[in-house]
Amino acid sequence: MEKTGHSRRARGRPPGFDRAAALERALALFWERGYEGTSVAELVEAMGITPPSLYGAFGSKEGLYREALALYGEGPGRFGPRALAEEPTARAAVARLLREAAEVFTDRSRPGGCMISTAVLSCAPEHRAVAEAVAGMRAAATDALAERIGRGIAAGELPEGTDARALARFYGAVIQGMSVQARDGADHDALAAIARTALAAWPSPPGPE
Amino acid sequence: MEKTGHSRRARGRPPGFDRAAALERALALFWERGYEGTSVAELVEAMGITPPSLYGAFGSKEGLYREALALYGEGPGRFGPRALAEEPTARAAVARLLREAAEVFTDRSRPGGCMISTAVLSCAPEHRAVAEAVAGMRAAATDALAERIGRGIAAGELPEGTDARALARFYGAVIQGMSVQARDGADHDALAAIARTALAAWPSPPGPE
DNA sequence: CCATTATCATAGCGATCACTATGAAACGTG
DNA sequence: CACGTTTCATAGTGATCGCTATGATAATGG
Repeated sequence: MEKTGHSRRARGRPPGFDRAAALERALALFWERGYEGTSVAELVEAMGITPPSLYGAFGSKEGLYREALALYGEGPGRFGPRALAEEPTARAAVARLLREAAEVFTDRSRPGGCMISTAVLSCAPEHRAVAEAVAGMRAAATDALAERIGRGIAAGELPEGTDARALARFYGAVIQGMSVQARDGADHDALAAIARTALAAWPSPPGPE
Repeated sequence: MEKTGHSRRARGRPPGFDRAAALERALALFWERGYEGTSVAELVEAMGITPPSLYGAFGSKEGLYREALALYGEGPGRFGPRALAEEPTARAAVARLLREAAEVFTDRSRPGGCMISTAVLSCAPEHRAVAEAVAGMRAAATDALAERIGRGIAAGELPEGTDARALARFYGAVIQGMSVQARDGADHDALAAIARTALAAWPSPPGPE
């Protein structure tokens, strides 16, 4: 038996920068300029580190981008899963999803729009893997939305024949369009109005007939 | 008086390539890969010309991209203005706009989605002028849609208080979202279903009350 | 103290970026 | 034919791309 003794400090020279803080800087830059529009030189400048530190900590530009995407999902993008999980009905969940998207997408303390909804929609062939990773996150978001709507249908909140996946694609499209317009400079009220109009397309509840 | 005589042929050596055809090849490549994702080397390869010919005919990569955007507007993107101009009512115009967008965005003979709706949403700072040019085309499209809806309101097709610009932004967002999903591989039926759902949000006509 | 380990800064790798200088080739004109 | 004009192909410009080799520096373990 040996004492595994997690030493209080690691062995060699300790890191000279805050990894989490550096990743947040990278997230902001990627969010603003996109994957292809952000260079490693700009990243290291914004993160306050040197290239060897970046590659030591994140492996590659692509690895850093993927970690930034994950951090987005746990931070600014968290409102989505929360809305789907915490509201009592599918309609309330979608209403909150749209309402909060209008807020997050126009938060002045951050880049405009959504980092996932409208990222890497076209790119050089050598970046296809990155594009597919982001597209996969969009698909996962639509799946989660369809699942929530499906539960609403099962609960009798919506007409029986309602197509959960189709409705999820519609509201996904609205959110993606809101992200486009936020990137084009639309303000909160413009996006909130889009959200309200989209809700008018919500299927009528089954009549008591 | 001198004969201005437009000579049948230009003076020097005649061009060895079809400018219009080369531009179409460039359009397809830009559409598929985006502005930053397309290199001049790939462009000259696809266009079947050499770099000096490209720069002689189009000035720069940016100039070529701007001409490609214009060609898109006169070709695949022509369905938008046509729908707004040719339909008798605002609702019919929007319905056709959405229906044809679903077709064009999933035309298998072309890249997916819209070249304007979802292009250059983020980029390096040195390409800001290009991004603004595309954003300007999105704004112009929304303006045209708002104008058509406004005429519908004036014609009594919609409730008096209807906000034409807000409604235009909503349907613009739907089209942008359809473009995102087309780029992600959505098929025609999926987009057509989004279009149909969006039409359900069309304001009810003013009752005779 | 020395040895080990890990991170740091400097400098620069080959490849590609958008773009162009140079001169030969292909046309109308004299 | 030679001339002026324009386009062509070759080759390469400096700059930047993502990434890394090298060696100094700073910590722990003995």
